[in-house]
Amino acid sequence: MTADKPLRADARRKREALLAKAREVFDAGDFFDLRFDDFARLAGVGTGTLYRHFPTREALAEAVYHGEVAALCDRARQLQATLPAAEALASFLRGMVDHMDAHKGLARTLATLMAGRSGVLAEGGRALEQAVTDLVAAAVRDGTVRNDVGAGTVMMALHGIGAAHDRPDWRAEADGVITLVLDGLRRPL
Amino acid sequence: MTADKPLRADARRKREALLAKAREVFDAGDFFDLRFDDFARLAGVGTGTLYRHFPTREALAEAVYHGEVAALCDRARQLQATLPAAEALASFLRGMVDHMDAHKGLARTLATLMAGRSGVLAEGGRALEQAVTDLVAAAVRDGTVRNDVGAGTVMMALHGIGAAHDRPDWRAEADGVITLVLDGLRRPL
DNA sequence: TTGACAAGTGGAGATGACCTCCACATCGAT
DNA sequence: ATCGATGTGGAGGTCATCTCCACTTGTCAA
Repeated sequence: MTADKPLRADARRKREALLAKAREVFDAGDFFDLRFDDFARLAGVGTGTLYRHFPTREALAEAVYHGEVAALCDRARQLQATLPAAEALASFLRGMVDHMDAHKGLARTLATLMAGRSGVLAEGGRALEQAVTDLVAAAVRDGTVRNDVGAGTVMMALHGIGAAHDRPDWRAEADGVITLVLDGLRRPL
Repeated sequence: MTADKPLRADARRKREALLAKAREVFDAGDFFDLRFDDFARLAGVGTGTLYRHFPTREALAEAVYHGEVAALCDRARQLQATLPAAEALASFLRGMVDHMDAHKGLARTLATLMAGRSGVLAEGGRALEQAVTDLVAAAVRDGTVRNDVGAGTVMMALHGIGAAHDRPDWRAEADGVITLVLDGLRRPL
C-alpha cells in the first residue's frame, strides 16, 4: 500500500515528536486556535520540517487517526490471543468506549478535521471491521455467540456511538448500546 | 431568539441571491475550491456585501442548513394537515430520503462545513425532532402506530442514515431502514 | 576515525486568501 | 423632491500558509 521508505533515525524522531504533540493538542481541543507554524515550534521543529512530514493539517490528522486505528486493532489481536473469545469481544467493545470517553477531545478534533476525508475514514473503518469480524467469528466458533448476526451489525452500533459523541449523557447511552449488543449476541437458550 | 430586524427590500434580495447561489454551489460540491471572494462575484454582489450578510463560510452554511430544516418542518406540517397520520409519517420519511438522495452534494458539503458546529446541528435536530414527534403522536392517536416507541427512536434512525451518506449503496440501505422503521412502528395485531 | 555524500532541517520571505473600511449608491418616509 | 438611514462594492492591509535553499546532521565505506 504505502511503500514506507526507511526514514533516517533523526527524521523518525522528529516525526514521532510531531505526532505525540499533535495527539496532545488534539485532545486538549486547542488545535484550531493554533497557527500551523506555531504548532511546529510547539513540537520543537522548524516550519519546513513540519511541512515535509505533514503537508496539511488534514495529513497530520490522518496520521494520528491511522495510529489510533492501528492501536485498536493491535489490542483486538492481543485480547483474542489471551482471553476466551466472548470475553475478548466484550473487553474490546468496553475498552473502546472507555478510550473514547477518556479522549473526547481527540475524538472530536479528528471527527472535525476528517469530515471531508470520508475515503480515509472508510479505510480505517474497514480495518476495524476486520478486527471485529475476527473477534465475532471466534466467539461464534466456540459457540458463545449466535451465528446469524454479522460483524456489520456491531460496526453499525459502534458507528452510531462514535457519531453521537456530543450527546449530554453519551457515556451512559454508549454503555447501554454495548450491553444491548452483547446481550443480543449471546446465544439464545 | 434571533430578533430578525426588518431588512430593506434590496438587501433581502441580495441575501436571497447569496443563499440561492450557495445552495447551487454546495450541491455541485465546488464550494471548497472556491475563494470566498469569488463566490461573492459569482452571486453578483461585492465582497463587502457577502461579508455583511455572512461573516464566514460557516455562517453561510448555517443559514442554508436552517432553510433546509425549516422547509422540512413545513413539509411535515403540510403532510400532517392533508393526509391520514400514518401516511403522513411514511410520506415524510420517504420524502426525506428522496431529498437527501437528490442533493447528496449539498448534504456532504453541509456535513463537512458544520463538523465543528455541533451546537447548531443539535438545534436543527431538535426542530426536526419536534416535527417527527408530532407526526408520530398523531399516528399513535388514531391507532395506526404503537404507542411504546418514541420519536427519539425514529430520530436515531434518521441520524444514522444521514451520517452514513457515503456508503456505496446508501440508497438501498436507507430505504431498508425506513421500511424497517415503518413496519416496526405498525401496531402489532 | 574521518571524509564525503545523502538526507534532513529551519526559518526568512513570497504568496495569496480573508476581511475591513469607507466613499458612494439606493431606499423609503415625509 | 428632499434627506436621513440603510446597504453596497471593491481597493488594499493583514496575516496564516507554504516554498525554497543554505546549512546541519546522519550514515557508511575505507
